[in-house]
Amino acid sequence: MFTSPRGTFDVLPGDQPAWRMFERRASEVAALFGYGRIDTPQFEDARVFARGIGEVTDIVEKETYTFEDRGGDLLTLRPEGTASVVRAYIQHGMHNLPQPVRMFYICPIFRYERPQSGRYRQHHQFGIEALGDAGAAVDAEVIELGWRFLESLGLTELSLLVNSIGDANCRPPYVDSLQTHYGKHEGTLCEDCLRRLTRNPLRLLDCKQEGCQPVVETAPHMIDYLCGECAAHWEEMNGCLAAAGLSPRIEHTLVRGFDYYTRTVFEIVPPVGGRTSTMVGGGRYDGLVEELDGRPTPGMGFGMGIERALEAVRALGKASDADAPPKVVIANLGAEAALAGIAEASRLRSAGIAAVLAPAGRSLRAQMRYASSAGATHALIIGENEIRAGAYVLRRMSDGEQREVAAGGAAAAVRGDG
RNA sequence: GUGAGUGUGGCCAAGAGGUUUAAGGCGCCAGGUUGUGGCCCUGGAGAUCGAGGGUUCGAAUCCCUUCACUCACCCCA
Repeated sequence: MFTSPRGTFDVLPGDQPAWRMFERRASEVAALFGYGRIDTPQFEDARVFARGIGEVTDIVEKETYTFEDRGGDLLTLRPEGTASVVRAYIQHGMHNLPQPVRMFYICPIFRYERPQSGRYRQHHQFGIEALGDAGAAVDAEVIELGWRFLESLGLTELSLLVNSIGDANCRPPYVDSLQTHYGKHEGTLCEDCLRRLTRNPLRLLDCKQEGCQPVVETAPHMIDYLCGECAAHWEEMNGCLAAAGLSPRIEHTLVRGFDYYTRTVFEIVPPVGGRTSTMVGGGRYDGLVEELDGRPTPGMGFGMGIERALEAVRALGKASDADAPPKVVIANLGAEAALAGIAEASRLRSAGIAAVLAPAGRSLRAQMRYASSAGATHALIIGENEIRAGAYVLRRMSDGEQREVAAGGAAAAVRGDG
């Protein structure tokens, strides 16, 4: 038997309401903040991600779906959202639009990893990007949008973590002192940290090995090393967050997996699971546009894992959802009635009411059972008697109340029930 | 890539070498007096017990291999 590829899943009809709710809310909140939707292709020239995310990151090195197409072009399935949006910004000359350009996206993301809970090979993200404004207010705006959106989903037991990782001026000196600090404790470090020490020093900070924790705790803090401009930006950003009514926790060990981040980085994490189940992650990326051959343009954004957010919503047990919309199941007995049923179904649908024919050839009892389990609000019964009389029986499922309706009269009667 | 656990009808799941022609529940289909649902009752369909090989008179049950899934690490949403 064929099954969905490893790490992927089907969103079945029964799951759709939650997904549609998410999309609708995300679009609404984005619109409230002035963000317009953008859709980009599922794959890009492999170099878009290699240069954007960084050649030596895990994501590019071992987690991308990269393939050569029949024309010999090297393509990569989108492993994150930002690089594609930046590519589109450059390609379409969006620097000629009023800055910043505010955009959001909802799309699948592909990463070749071993799946586990909350981690898939194809997952989906809601993300936003604000391009062309270096001001700290934009940082706070992006963070607030993410927070408000989760709030609107009922997810209030979350933590907002922020940090600054400086820029090309102040990060190198910090990395130096970090390496010096770790160098003193080389004997107690785990294998991974020994590797990170030279390869990806910032990553040392989020090692989870117990033995490394004392070293992490005594490590220098990036925000103490910020250059004048970065420090000012950091201060201003925190002021803006406070003005927005948010109370972030400064997390000195917060770094991110993409090379393109500068200054502000942030995550929104659930109360349990912590940073291994990050729901939202993002930050500022003032060098990315240039990296992709655009003119120097600052940017700020985040990506939100839809599966993780929906899982958290599900865990809340808030079934929600308003009254079911009207739905008429048409029970029909006999060939003539079946044809009349088709005509009635068409009229109902034209009137904007869902109409489904019960399986023909079954007993009325079976057809009514079907109506009930299919979630019908009404059953329209068409049998030989009704055909003769020229009037059908409309039954309200909630209380069994029945009345006669003329051909074509069902829609008005259903509407009348509210 | 590393480590651990689990694979029995669509779903949940008994069984642990021989009354198994593999329980039970959910779901599905049918019927419960002549054309009416949700509860209840009865019946029915549906499984080469993940796959391949081996041990044995005999394997869902033991051994090997393999695949898949789950969880954790790495990393990330």
